[in-house]
Amino acid sequence: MAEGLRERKKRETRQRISDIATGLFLEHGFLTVTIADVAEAADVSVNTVYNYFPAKEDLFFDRSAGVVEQLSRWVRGRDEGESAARAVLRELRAEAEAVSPRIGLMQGYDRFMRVIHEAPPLRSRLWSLQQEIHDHLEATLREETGAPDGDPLPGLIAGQISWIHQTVFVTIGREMVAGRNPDEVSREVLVLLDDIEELLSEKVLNYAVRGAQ
Amino acid sequence: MAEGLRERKKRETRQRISDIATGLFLEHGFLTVTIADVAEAADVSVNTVYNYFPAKEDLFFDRSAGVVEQLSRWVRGRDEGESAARAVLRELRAEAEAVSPRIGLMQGYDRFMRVIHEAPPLRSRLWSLQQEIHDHLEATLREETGAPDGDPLPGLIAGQISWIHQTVFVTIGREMVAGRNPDEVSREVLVLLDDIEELLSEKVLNYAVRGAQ
DNA sequence: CCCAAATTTTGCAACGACTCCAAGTTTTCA
DNA sequence: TGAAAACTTGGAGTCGTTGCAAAATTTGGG
Repeated sequence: MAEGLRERKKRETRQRISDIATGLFLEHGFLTVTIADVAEAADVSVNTVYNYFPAKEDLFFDRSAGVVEQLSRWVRGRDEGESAARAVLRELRAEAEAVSPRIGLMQGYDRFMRVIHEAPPLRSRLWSLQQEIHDHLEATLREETGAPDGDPLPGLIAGQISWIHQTVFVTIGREMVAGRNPDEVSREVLVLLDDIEELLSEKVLNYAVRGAQ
Repeated sequence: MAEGLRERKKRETRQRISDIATGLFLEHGFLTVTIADVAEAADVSVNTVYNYFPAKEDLFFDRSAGVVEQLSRWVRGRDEGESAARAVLRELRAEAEAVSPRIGLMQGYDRFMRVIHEAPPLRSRLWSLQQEIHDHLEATLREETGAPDGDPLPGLIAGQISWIHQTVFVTIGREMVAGRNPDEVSREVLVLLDDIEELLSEKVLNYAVRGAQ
């Protein structure tokens, strides 16, 4: 059962369009490649591309599913006695130590970042993504702490934690574009995380401790 | 002598286009008003509009000159013995207490914010502005502290200070859109600034103290 | 006052993202 | 097998934006 022919074809077509588009973008840049180019290369009509992807940017960011909920997941998964911020720091350190491609520590990520850098619509999309991450995290913190409705703290803490996340990603992007290799950047990010932790107040580092209260 | 006929006309034309555009946007929304509408209302050709404004968003944000350097100015103007962050907090408190239109504490600001809220290109522009503010501030902090090139601290502190600024503006925007009046929001912002200050570490609050070292 | 140079305004054509709609084509399922 | 449902396509159109060459306007000098 599971899926019929129609659904499989849809999935395959969508994937093919996305793959081909990403390839073209990485090779020639986001702005120079037109939707018509993508459609032709994928052997579908322009309208079919729009059928699967609401906007050109979605062709590029198709792979970034689940990234919006990432911070919230980390916070929800914090250990007993661990705060929200410390959980995020721990997870980021783990990703950095593992030289994880999930945070961009991989060969070729510089190409990816360069494409984004020179295309304003893609940068916009990233900002929009960060906004979503922040809002999602704020909602999660509200749930986890049961803070009353007018309480500004969940929003402020979400701001601080999003800032950590954002700073790490911007740094990785910058260093990878600068031509450093993943292992170097990994070590650098670990140092950065220490610097960041030292800059945070105890109030931030001890917010939403699991088991407290 | 100053300016001839030509220069005056240019200034006037530019201003007229900007005013008319802003009026139309406030009344009908950014997306529904076309450049052609603006051109017609201002009695010039579409090309003339593009002659003065590189993009449609520039018609809306024309009034926001000097906003990019604002934080840097505040930091450069900090008192003897005062840190960068404390100077910004002080200036923001002063603006809030004065119920200053410069931070949106005025009748009609809700209309303005609503137009931005429902137009993705305008929100993008705001993010782009924030980025500029951050980068400008980071450069200023580097200059003011004489930090060595590889030092990540100016960037991190700039991130924290930009976050303060951003949080205050987002809050004002949200509350004004919610229909609160400027005086109410003013008081609320003063409370918010206290909350924010309590969340910042001593390291942030004591960075770039004038006169120290 | 008049003319040539510099500058601004304008019209026109074109490109690309995106939308809407109606007419095919394919897949499903009874 | 045959009609309904879902997907694809072509075509026309809107809007932001750019490029170019032809007016129209302003300036400065004679």
